[in-house]
This record gives sequence, structure tokens and C-alpha cells, in this order.
Amino acid sequence: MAANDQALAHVDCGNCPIRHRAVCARCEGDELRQLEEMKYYRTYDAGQTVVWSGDKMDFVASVVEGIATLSQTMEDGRTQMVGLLLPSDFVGRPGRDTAAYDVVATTRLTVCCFRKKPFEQMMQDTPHIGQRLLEMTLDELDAAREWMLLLGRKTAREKIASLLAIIARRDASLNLASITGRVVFDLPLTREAMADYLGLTLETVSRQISALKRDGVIQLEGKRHITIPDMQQLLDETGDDTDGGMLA
Amino acid sequence: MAANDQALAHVDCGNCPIRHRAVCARCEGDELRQLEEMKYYRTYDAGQTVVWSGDKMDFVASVVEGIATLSQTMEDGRTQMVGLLLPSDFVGRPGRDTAAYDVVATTRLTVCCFRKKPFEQMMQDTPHIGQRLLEMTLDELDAAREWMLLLGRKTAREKIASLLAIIARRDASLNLASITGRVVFDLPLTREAMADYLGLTLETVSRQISALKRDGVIQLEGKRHITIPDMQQLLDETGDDTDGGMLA
DNA sequence: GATCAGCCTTGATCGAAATCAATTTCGGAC
DNA sequence: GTCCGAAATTGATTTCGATCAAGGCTGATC
Repeated sequence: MAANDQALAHVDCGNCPIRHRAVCARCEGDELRQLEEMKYYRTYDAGQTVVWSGDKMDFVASVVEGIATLSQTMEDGRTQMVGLLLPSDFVGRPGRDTAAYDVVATTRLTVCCFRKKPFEQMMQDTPHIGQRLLEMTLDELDAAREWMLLLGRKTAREKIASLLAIIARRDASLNLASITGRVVFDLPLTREAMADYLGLTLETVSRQISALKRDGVIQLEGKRHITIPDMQQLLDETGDDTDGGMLA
Repeated sequence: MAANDQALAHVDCGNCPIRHRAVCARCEGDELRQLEEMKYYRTYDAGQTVVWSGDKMDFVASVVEGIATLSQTMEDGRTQMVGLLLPSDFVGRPGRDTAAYDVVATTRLTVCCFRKKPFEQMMQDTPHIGQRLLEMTLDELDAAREWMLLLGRKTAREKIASLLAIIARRDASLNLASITGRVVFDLPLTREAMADYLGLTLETVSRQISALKRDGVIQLEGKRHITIPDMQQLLDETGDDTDGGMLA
């Protein structure tokens, strides 16, 4: 049965992010069993809200499959996405019992949950879970700061190119393909969601995508299927330092 | 002598942030002694760069006194500040040996340093240091995300008001004053630094400050000394939800 | 296969902030 | 006090992206 398949996948470290990214590599048998007993799954349809900002949240979770977004909304309705959750990303904050952001599934979403209290206890007893969580949080902080540069200083075209590059790179890493040359993928976000992420309006997003298409940087099939003929050309549009990076 | 005074301050937990915020409350005698032996101080003049992005960084540190900024710069010179480091904030990332950002002292700055290797070892041996660091990192992540909303969606006026409110609130908490009513403080940043933080130009910063002054929201004495006659009025300008917050 | 709704594109116009360009103010050194 | 230079202000103009406004495409439903 499906539930069992998933459980097996976990034992094999194939899928469950908490297991895979935070725990598995260093877990002992007892700890594995403990985690195994604590976890449960939830799935959401595309468009469903997982939690609203301010809601009570008595679990932590990690994304198994699908994509979710974190966003903040001002009273007058202006919204800014502050995080994109991909498989293996962590949701929820130990030591806080209300959600700080709206969490929305943008595709069909499966998460692996742990009730907060026992998870926190487990963190206490098993230091490397906390250590792994610290590493992940530091990575997220770096990502957030990179996004601050994008939001504060990049032009609309650079913003779009950057977002496409990030999505392309993620797909490339999944496919184990090289980062240069041709890349093909489907956009997991609507134009509106892209706009919310980039601090733009959906019209500007649409226009800039059209412009990149017109300039041959990307090719579009339908509204979501994208081909990047030359990844380097896209990277040149992002404004980022791309020439090999510093080696020191 | 000064050095000794500082050492005493640390023993008393009065000042050193790593001690005070991350460790002290739960540290045992041995751990205290170990930290005490590891630490050393550095001071920088206003305007001095502590480390350049990409530089090797073999220490972690925490701010004892003064203010530093974290910023990212694009090849063409556009820069975005991604963090403001106040006393007790942590600098450096365990598990990474090059700096990811430029760290610049904006006032005279004193930091308390620990060489990375032994600090990491200490983290291994003393779980609650890592736990405290996780809490601090999660706080920083929240702050970064709040800043993303500011950068992506707020108007220039709202940005200035938000920055002033943050600085005012910080000073207020130091003075144990209430958050409402009259607040007086000195700006620790130049207009240019404010612009880098807010994703604006320095001219726009100047114009908006003049506008807030003209509208009676703030009073200016010289270029840096600011009086806020009515804190609530300033908060109303930030665009943030301020009416008591949600209570659920 | 018609209808409809959600998503997307494109055009016209507007407006906020950037840019370019002088001054002015202020704080410190002498 | 005077002088100097950095920091800040202010004005004129431009520009990029927002806003307002029509449609167009596509896929689901009946």
C-alpha cells in the first residue's frame, strides 16, 4: 500500500527530508525508530492554505513533494512572498507556537509532520538534529539575504532572470544535468505568484518574460513550459557575479 | 586598565553577548572558564571594514559595542545592506570559512572574538550554545523576512518611517522607556547607509526625511539628532499593522 | 462544441523614485 | 573665528515600473 511504500522510502532515506537532510546521516537505530513513530503525513491541493499567519501551529513539518510559499501581507493587501519551500525544506519554528507567515501550497503538496512538543523534546535529547536545523536555518538566512539584494537593487528584467535561473538550477540539480547549456523546465508559479516573490506587478512580470522571449534568452511553449537555450546567457541577465565565482 | 575592566564586565555577564545571550544563563563553571580563555577583543574605527565578502574568516564574533553593517555589492557597484549588527549580535558562520558579506563598522566598534575551530569544538561539546545560536539565527531570519516585505512592497516614505521606528524602538528598549509618546535619539547611519539599507538613493532618503519633518512626524536638530513627538504617528506611517497586534 | 472563468498578454498613461546637477550645512582642524 | 571637505539638501528632468483598461488563450464543465 501507499502508506507502506512511503515508510519504506523513508527507511531508505529516499524521500523524507527531516530524515534525509536533518537526521539520517548520523542517526542511530533508536533515534530512527523514534522519528518513525512520531511522524505523520498531510497533503494539500494546489491553492490550499496550509496555515494562516497568526494561527496556532502545533507541528513542524518538512516538504516531501510539491511546492509551498511563505508570504506576508500588509493590511491593505500588498503581499510579499518571503520564502519558497521545495522538497526537503522545513516548515515551522521550534519554540514558537503561532505561524509567522501564510503558508500556501502552490502545487499539490505532501508534508511530513511531527507534533511540536515531542519534536522539541527530541531536539533536546539528540543534539545533531538541532545542529542540522541550524545549518538549514543559516542556509535560509543566506537565501533571504540574497533575495534582499534582488528586491532592493535589481531591475525587473534582472529579477525575472534571477528567478528563472534559480528554478532552472534547482531542476538541473535534480536531473544531475550540468548548469551550462540547454535547460528545460516547467514554471511552478503563476505570474501573480512570481510578482509577489519579486516585488513586482503581474503585468510587469508578463512584459519582462515576453521581452526575454523576444530577445531569445528564453523560449516559451504555452504559458509555463520554458526552454533556456543557453544558461550562461540567462545568468548574464541576472546581474549576479557569474564568472566562475571567487576561488579564494 | 581598560582590558581588565572589560574582562570583569564579562565575568559579570554585563556586556559580552556570546556570554550573555548565547551561553551565560545556562553555563557551568568549566564552560565559562573555557569561553573566557578563548575570547579576545578587536576594535575598529567608524568606516573601517571588518571583513570583505569572500575573505577568509577564521573567527566568529559578537558585537560588544557600536554598530556594524552587513552588505552585498553587485559588480557594477549597486549595494544592498542585508543586516544591521547591534550589540549582542553575532558575526560569522560556523561551518563556513569565508565571509559571505562585507562587514563594515559604521561607528567605533568593539567585538568579542573566538577563533572558529575551538568555538566549533565547543559547540559540539556544549549543545546549548548551538541551541542559543539557532534561536538567534531564527530571529535574524524573521528580521530578514520582515525586511523583504519592506524592500519589495513599501513606499519610500513607509521605508523611512519603518527604519526610524526600528531605531527608535531599539533605543527605547535600552532606555526602558515606553514605546508610545515622545522619543529622542541620534541616527547612527549616514543618509547613504540608510539608502543602502532601504533600497533607495540617498537623495530620496533626504527628501522623505524632509517631508516627514515638514509634516510634523519628526523633528530634526542638525542632521542626525531626531525627536519623534508622537511615536504612534510614526508607526502609522510605516504601513505595518500596529493596532495592538492580533491577540489570538 | 459552446460557455465560462482563470490566467495571461498587451497597450496607454501616470507617477514615484532615480538620475543629473547645483548649492548649502555642518562638523572638525587649524 | 576661518577654512575645508564630507554629508546633506534641493531642484529639474528622466525613467522604470505601476496602474488602468481591453482583449486573448486555454482548459474545464456542461
